[in-house]
Amino acid sequence: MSEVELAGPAARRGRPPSTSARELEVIALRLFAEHGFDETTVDQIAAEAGVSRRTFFRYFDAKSGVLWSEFDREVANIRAVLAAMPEDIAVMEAIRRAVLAVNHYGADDVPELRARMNLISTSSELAASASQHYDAWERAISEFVGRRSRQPAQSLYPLTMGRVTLAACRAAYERWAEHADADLGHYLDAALQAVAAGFGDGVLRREPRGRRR
Amino acid sequence: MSEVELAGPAARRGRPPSTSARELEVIALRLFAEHGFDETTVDQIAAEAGVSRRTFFRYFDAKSGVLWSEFDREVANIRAVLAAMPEDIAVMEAIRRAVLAVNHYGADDVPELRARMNLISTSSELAASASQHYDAWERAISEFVGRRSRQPAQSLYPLTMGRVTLAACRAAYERWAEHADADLGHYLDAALQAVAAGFGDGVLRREPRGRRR
DNA sequence: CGACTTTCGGCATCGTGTGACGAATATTGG
DNA sequence: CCAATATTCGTCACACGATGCCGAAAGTCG
Repeated sequence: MSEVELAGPAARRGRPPSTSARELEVIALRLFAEHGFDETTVDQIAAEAGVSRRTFFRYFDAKSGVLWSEFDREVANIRAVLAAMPEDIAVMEAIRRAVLAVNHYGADDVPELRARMNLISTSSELAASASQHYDAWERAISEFVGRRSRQPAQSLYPLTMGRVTLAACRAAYERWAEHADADLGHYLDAALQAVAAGFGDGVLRREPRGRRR
Repeated sequence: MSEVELAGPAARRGRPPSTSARELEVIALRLFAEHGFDETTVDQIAAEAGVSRRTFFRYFDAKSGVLWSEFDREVANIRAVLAAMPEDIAVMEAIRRAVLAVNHYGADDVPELRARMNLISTSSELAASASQHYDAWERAISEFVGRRSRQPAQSLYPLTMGRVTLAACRAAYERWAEHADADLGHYLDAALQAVAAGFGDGVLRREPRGRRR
């Protein structure tokens, strides 16, 4: 899961890797941006990295997997933040804080993140692969809610909260990705506040106004 | 979209179809239940129906599409119900009523519906294909909310409400599919009420109690 | 009958994803 | 220096989904 590359040479045995997941990720993202996701074949990505197609599938389980590695790390972070959340904070508020805490990207990461998000809506195969990774996100929330409310995570309300909070965050992500008129955290906060307010009429009036980022 | 089969013979010209979407649907559902989704090939389905694989793909655009035709019809119904909803009913309440109105299945349809739902969670490819059909559901809600709140359907709140209400309904469906201890409408109502209440602590206490159906 | 219309089958093709097996390239120990 | 071992890589083979093309099948209409 972590697989951190330490500074030391470490001198592992065996043939050294001729590429890395990160390199494949960068190459793939560039090719997807240039020619589109469906029009880019795995062979092309592998060729640019100087490896065979078979090697690509040793680094990622699917062509689409190349876009989700960072998302998966983010889910692990949310789990950790939720686990360390004080007990006296209400469930919905705890989720809101955890999501906002995790989504603090540096300015350098923003273009790549936006490129990823924009791609998802372009290809149906990509939108399809998303659900697999979203499941982990939802389960992180469901299990937290289950712990707090002392019921199984598969019960209706924990399950619903997991699904619903992810849905709200996805809406915020999408809205942010297609026009960058405000900070991502701003949209996430607005969407989650709307959920917490039960979509009352006071919330629905208008788009949240964002100071430019 | 509709393609209603009228009672009259109508005597259309050309070669008569040697099968129907419904027949393929029934055969596929049976094979999926017997051997699993991934283990069943399109060739097997086509062979049982006495047609070629090529013909199957003329009736459905994908192997998974065979499971979603009824869902797609349901989306059309929700659209119609929402369009006919009186203006003086609040947005969230209107959505709740529309969802409950559409989900009145006859007792005969229940086993097939449950079989479909259970299949979705078994195959990752199926869960993947779902997002494509869910999009139409979400858009039906988003556009309704957009009309009511006089803003584009792509704005944050209409988008969020579409995603969130679908998420709640999916949780209810899933909960219902895996143990049939209550009416489906009962779960849908409970999940949507929880959303409308903003997941307040009063809602979260316990599972909704269902009279046996 | 012949013209027309619609569905179907077979074929060929492309791309994803997976398994098997040996070759390549490194470290470790004799 | 050489063998043993470990790890990654490449090639081949294969199954399956999905799509385009074209001609054959099987009806109706005039």
